[in-house]
Amino acid sequence: MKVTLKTIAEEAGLSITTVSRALAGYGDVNEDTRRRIVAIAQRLGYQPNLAARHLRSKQTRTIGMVIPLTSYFSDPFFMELLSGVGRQAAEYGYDLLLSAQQPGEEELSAYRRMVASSRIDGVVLARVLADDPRIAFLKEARHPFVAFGRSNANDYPYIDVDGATGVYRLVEHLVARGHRRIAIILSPRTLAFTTARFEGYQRALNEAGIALAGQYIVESDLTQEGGRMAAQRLLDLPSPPTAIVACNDAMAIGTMQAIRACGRVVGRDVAVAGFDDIPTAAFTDPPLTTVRQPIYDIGRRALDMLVCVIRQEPLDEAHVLLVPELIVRQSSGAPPSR
Amino acid sequence: MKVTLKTIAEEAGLSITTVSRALAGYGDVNEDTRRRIVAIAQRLGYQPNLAARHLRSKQTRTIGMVIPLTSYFSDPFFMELLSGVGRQAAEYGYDLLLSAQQPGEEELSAYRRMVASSRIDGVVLARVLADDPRIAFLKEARHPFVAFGRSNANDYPYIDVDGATGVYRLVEHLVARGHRRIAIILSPRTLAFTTARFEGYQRALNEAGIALAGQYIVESDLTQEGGRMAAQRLLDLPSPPTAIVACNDAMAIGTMQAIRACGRVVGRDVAVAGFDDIPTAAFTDPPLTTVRQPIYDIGRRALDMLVCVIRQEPLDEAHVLLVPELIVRQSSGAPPSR
DNA sequence: CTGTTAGCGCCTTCAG
DNA sequence: CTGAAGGCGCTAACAG
Repeated sequence: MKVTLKTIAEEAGLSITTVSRALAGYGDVNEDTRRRIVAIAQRLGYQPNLAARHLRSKQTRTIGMVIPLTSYFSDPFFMELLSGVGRQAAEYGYDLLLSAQQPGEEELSAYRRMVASSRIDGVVLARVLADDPRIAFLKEARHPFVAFGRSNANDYPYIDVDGATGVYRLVEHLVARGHRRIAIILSPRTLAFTTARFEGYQRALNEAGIALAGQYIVESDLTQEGGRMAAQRLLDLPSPPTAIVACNDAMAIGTMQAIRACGRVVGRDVAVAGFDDIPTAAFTDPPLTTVRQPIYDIGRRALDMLVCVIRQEPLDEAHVLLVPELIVRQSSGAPPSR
Repeated sequence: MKVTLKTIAEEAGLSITTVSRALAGYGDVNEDTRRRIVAIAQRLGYQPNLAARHLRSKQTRTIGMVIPLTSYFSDPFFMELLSGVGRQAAEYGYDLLLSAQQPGEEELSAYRRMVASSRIDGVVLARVLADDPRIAFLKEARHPFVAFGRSNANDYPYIDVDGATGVYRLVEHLVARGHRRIAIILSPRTLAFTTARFEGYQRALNEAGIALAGQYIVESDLTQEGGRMAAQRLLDLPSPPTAIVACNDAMAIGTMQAIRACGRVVGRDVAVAGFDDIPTAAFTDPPLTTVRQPIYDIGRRALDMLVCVIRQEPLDEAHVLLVPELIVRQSSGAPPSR
C-alpha cells in the first residue's frame, strides 16, 4: 500500500494537516509532535505524491525540453546542451522532462501540451528559427522560457554565441594562411544563426578585398552526409575552393570525407573548418579547426537564467552574448597548394 | 486564464461530467453535443491538466531515468542510450523524466522518490552493478523496470550484450596478429559487465596458450583520463605489453594518448582496442578497433520491453542477450614490433 | 499549537 | 443520454 499523509496521520493519531505542516517544516508545530511525525514518516518510507502536490501548488520543479527527432541521435550538439541543462537543473533540485518529437507541427503541439498541462515550470529551447513559432507561442502564453539563440523578435531572455565574430575569425585565419577561394557551407536559412554566421563570412572577405562568389556559397542541413554532398559540389567546380568553412562540425566532417574521396588531402590541398567544437572535432583526421561554442556551459547558464525567470527574480542580463573562441587545428594546416 | 473542463462546461452550458466524457470519446454522449464540445475545446485550446489526471489515474505516461552526475557529461554511452530510449518512448507517446544525481545514496533516493511519488510508470536503468541496490529496490517495490545489463540476481527483465564473447573476439584478433603480451584495462569490479569482459579475456588467452599475467591486468574508472593513467603504468613495465584492450572506448582513447606521450606509435608499436564503438571511435587517430554495442537500439528495445511490463503484457523474451560485433580499424593495425 | 473546511482538475460510479 | 457526488493526495486559509 501507498503511504500517504493520511497513513501517517492515523498512525500518529493526528490530523492530516498537522502532519503536512510538520513535514513541511512549518514553525507552528510542537517540536515533540514534529519529531514523532518525522520518525513515523521515515519508518514508513513516506514519499509525497508529487502529482497531488503539483495539482495544488501549480509548481512542478521540472524543466521541459523538446528534442527534434531527426537530429536527436546524430546530434552531439543537443546531447551536450542537455548535459549542461541537466547538470545545472540537478543543482537547483529540478528534474528534466524530455519529449522527443518530429519537428514542425508536432513539435509545437508538444510545447503546447507541456505548457498548458502544467507539467513543467519552464522551458529551454535551442536551434532558434529566424521566425520562431515556438517562441511566439511561449511569449504569448507568458510561460517562462530561455532560448539558446536570438531570433528576429528577440525581446525574450536568451543566451547566444556571437556567430558573426566566430566565422569572421575563422575566415580571417584562412585568409592569413593565404587562401582566397574560400567557400562556405551554410546551415538552413530558417535557422536564426545562419544569418549571423554568413555575415561574419561576408565581412571577413570584404575586409580582405575578396569578392563574394555565389558559386562558393552553398547550403546544407547540418548533417555529416549533407556536408559531404555539399562539399562534393564545391570540389567539382571548375575552379574549386582551397578552403571550405562549414557552419557546424558535422558538416565539416562530411566535407573532409568528400575531399578524401576525390583523392585530395585535407589541410594540404583543401583547408577545412567547422563550428561548435564537438568532442569528436579534436579526434578527426586531421583534427578539425573550428570555433568553440561552450555548449555545456551555455546549457548551465541557460538554466540559471530560467530559474530566475521562474522565480520572477530580475535577470542581471536578459541577453547574454558569448564570444566564441577560435580553435586552430591541423585541418586548416597548410597554406593552399597554389 | 487556464482552460479547464469547467471552462468548457460553462461555455457549453453542460456539466463537467459530460464534457469529460465527450472529450474522452465515450460512446454514451449525443453525437451533436460531442461535436459541439470538441469544437469549443479546440477553440479555447483546451489541454487536460496532467497533474490532475495523474492524481486520479495513477498513470503518467512517463518513463524515468536517473543519470549519474559524474559520468553524465563525459559519457557518450549514456547519451546514446538516452537517445534510443527517448526515440522509442516518443513512438509510444511516453515522455522521459530525467534526474541527474550524484551516484550512491542520492541516486538511490532519486529512484525512491520517482517511484513512490507517482511521477513515472517505469524505469530504465543502465550500468548495472554486480550487486545492485537499485534493482533490489525496484524489485521489492514491484515497480516496472528494465535494465541494460545483468547482475548477480538476474530474475528481472533485462537486455544485455555478451561482453565475454566481445572481448574474446577482440583478444583472438590480437593474437592472430601475433600479439602475446596483451594487457587489459578493466572497468571497476563493482560493475556487472566487468566480470564478463574479463572472462572473455581469460578464455581467449587460455585458448591461445598464453599465461595470465597479473601485471597486465589493471583497473580503471571508464574515463579517458583514467585510461591514460592506467596505460601509463602498463607502458612503464620492464616488459610492456604490445597490445592493450580497454573495457570501453573512452579508456582506449586515453590509452592512445599515453602511447603517443611516450613517443610510440599506436597501431605500429602498440595495438589498442576498446569496447562500445562510440561515435568518436571511428575518428580517432588512428581509428579505434573496438566491439560494437548497438547502444541506441538497445535503448529502443529496452523501452519496448518496459512498455510491455507496464501494460502487464507478457514479454516474448524477458532476457535479451545480443552478440556484439567486432569492428577492426587501424589502432590494432600492425603486428607487434617484436 | 492543532483541527476543520475547502478545493486544485479530473474521472468514475450511480442516479435520473 | 446527462448530471450530481465523491475522492485521488496535498496544501492553505481560518478557526479555535
